[in-house]
Amino acid sequence: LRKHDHEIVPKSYYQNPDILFLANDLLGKVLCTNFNGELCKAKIVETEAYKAPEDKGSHAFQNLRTKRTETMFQEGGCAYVYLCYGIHSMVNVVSGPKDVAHAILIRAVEPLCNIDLMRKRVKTKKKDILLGSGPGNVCKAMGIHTSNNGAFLFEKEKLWIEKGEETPEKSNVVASPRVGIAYAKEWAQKNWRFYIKNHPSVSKPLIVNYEK
DNA sequence: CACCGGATTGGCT
DNA sequence: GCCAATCCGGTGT
Repeated sequence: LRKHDHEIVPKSYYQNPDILFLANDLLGKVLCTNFNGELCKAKIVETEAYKAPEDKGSHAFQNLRTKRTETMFQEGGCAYVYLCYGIHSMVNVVSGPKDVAHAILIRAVEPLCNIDLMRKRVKTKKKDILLGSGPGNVCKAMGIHTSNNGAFLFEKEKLWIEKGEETPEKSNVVASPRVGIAYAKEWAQKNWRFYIKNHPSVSKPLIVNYEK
């Protein structure tokens, strides 16, 4: 353990307009929750950048500003949590200045702390290392709900991010196309998904064949 | 107000 | 590999 382990990531960190840098840099940082006094921590090992307005894969494509996407237009540092397929919550890190709808999806985490609770939440017999594999499982394991939409990640309340160990695997990051956004056409080809190479908690998405 | 489909997952065939 | 689960946002009438 190193001295920065429990240090919270400050608000200023999220103001960086370079979302691709941030999506990389978030790898190795620690997602933390505290619901009902139950603390959970997990290392971020996989992210995806969603870069509105030009990115067709983003909910805020062409600056589409609605009740749902409003959170993404906030100043960097809050959480954008939305419901997918009517079943799964997904958590994003909103970044950049106000009115720039940049968001980074957390696609996988490695459980660090209170793993028993995570297992109970996910209701599975899977290995510990897989409890936070996939964006739906990230929220399930950590107890994150759409009601946490807009939470400030720079305040240690219910949902925040800590710096974690300082020797991130920067030279060990793989960039690949994002998952599940075939409708985004050429934007789906961009290598805006980042993960720690060979990390066992990284999601293994279905490869879907598509024409559209 | 009806319809379409989704930044997914896990169970069953 | 196939598919159901389950809700609601966005769009168009």
